[in-house]
Amino acid sequence: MENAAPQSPAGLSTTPSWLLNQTASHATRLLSEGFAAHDLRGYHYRLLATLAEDGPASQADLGRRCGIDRSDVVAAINDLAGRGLVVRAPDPADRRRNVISVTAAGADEARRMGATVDRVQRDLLAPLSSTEREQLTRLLTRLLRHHSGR
Amino acid sequence: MENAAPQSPAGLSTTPSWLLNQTASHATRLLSEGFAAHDLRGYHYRLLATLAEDGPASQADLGRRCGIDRSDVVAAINDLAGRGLVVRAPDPADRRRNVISVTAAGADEARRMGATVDRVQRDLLAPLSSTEREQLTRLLTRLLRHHSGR
DNA sequence: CAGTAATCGTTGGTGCGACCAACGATTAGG
DNA sequence: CCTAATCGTTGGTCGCACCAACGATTACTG
Repeated sequence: MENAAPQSPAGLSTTPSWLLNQTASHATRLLSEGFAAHDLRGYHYRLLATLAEDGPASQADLGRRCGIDRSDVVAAINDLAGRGLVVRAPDPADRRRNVISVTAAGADEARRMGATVDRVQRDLLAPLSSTEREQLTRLLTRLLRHHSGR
Repeated sequence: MENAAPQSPAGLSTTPSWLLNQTASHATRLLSEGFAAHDLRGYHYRLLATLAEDGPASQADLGRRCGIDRSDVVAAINDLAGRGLVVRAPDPADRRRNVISVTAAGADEARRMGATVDRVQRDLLAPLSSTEREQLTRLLTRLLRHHSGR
């Protein structure tokens, strides 16, 4: 009785979560292709960009800000450090922590990847006007705010 | 020179692809939790819902309509058939194909999962007005249309 | 101040979704 | 007719998200 109409229009293809996942899937694919040229992946970019922007941070902080699990941060930072894009140093003020900082090469790479990301955004949002892009960004931001720690 | 402004406002958190992926991630998590109660996953629902809605189809067709790889369709249909939710029968008109049909139990499960999905949509879009929900759906639909086979 | 709780980095593992290559069987098209 | 395309299937790979547990360290609290 009470659930006759909900999905009546035309199932699946109009379900918001479906649309969200599919478009995100396309976005991820485009991003991956872009990142492949740098031989890095999404996690690396998130960390590098956050570091380049907000300055040095501990791994746990990075994880929280990037939405990456602590354990995954370890591996990604290992990769970045192995390439000389970041430096991992023990925090003298708290010996539990490591302080991660970008190197000059890391900042360069962050800038280059940023350009790649910008290009992908343009491809992704190609069919939308700039007003619509802002609308989309606004709506998604509100959803995100609501669904995690404000 | 030309790439000074693009990501200047506040990196990452305003990048559409980031917003898209994060919200989709939340949606996926909510959906997974919902599906867990049915002991099924996303692939199963997509296939079941499509079958229940559009009627019997070949595995390849299902894959195309659901955005699932042929090889993954095999495994998912195995699961569904093993539970008696669908039936896999050779197509007499084309011996390469299998015709997949929902059983009565499958239709029931599809309906129940549909209710779960509807509930998740409400949770997901809770902070948006119905006008905004339509906006979001419209924008995502256009992006999706543009980015795959029209 | 002592003892418990919390945090940090790390290791190792899980699950899901997306994708790719190759195969034999079958069908369609030139 | 024969080559190309399609289908189902097997058996992988990869990226992202997540969880449990550990020793080491720090913070909290009684």
